[in-house]
Amino acid sequence: MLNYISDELHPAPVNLETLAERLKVLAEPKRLLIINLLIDGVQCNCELGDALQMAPNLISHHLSKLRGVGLVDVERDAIDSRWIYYSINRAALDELNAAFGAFFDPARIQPRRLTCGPSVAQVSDLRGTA
Amino acid sequence: MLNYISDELHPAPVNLETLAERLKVLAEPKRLLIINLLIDGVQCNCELGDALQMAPNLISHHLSKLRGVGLVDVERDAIDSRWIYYSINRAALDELNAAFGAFFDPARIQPRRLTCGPSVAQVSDLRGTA
DNA sequence: AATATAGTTCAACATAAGTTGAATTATATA
DNA sequence: TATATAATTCAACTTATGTTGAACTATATT
Repeated sequence: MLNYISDELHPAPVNLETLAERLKVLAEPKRLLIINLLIDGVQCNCELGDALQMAPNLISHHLSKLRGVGLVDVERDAIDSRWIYYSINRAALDELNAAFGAFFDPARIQPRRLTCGPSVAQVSDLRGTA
Repeated sequence: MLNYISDELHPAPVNLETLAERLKVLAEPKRLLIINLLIDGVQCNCELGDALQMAPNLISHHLSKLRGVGLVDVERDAIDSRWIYYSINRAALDELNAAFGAFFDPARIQPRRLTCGPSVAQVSDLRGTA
């Protein structure tokens, strides 16, 4: 097994397994569509079903995935607890943006390191390096 | 089929299918590890193999996926074209950050819209709305 | 010209995940 | 108490994808 967390030579600013797990949940068109609706204030499950035109169990499945990474919260209706409202967890969204931005930050890009290959061999020859 | 691109009632700031496709490529621990090395200047394929301890065909497979979304460029060695150098496409990385930030922007979060459910019915009753 | 090397492509496999329909749970209403 | 409703859970299916080993391509070296 590879150690994704701490590559001593090239440490990552975030845990790559955790980031991959979260991105995997987000990497689904219908889940992005659900997120878009939740962000837009469409949080009643009945209206989600209307807007998405998807089977209720499928919506439930995708919402479960989103809840699994903490991005979505659930709340039952105060009058009739059969109804459920979903909402975006603001803190989780902030953290997601922070992690994504930290890892994919363009400022992190370093120039090419030449430690092997023919170019290095040639330079070594010129310098007389072993 | 659902129309992910333009939901007239709740338009998304980016194309959700395109975003999902890109996130899908990123949502893989080993590919994140490869990206991390490329960002850190480790671009010679020989050194990638050493650092990742993965089979060369598997590295090639993952790099192919990353190239597919334009995030990684390829360049052959000037002296010995058998060697290949991979690098992060800065413009693609910028665009990725822009798209991600636009869609997952916390400032987009709207308050709950109540257009259905028991709470709405109660309010309608109090107001005498049909 | 023959051999070695860097890297990719191909085919087969195993696993994971989205989709579907039926069954189940929990709450509210008649 | 029995029925209806909102939502979830379950099981089966299909598809997609990471992994592996072998075959292949292209370039460089002897």
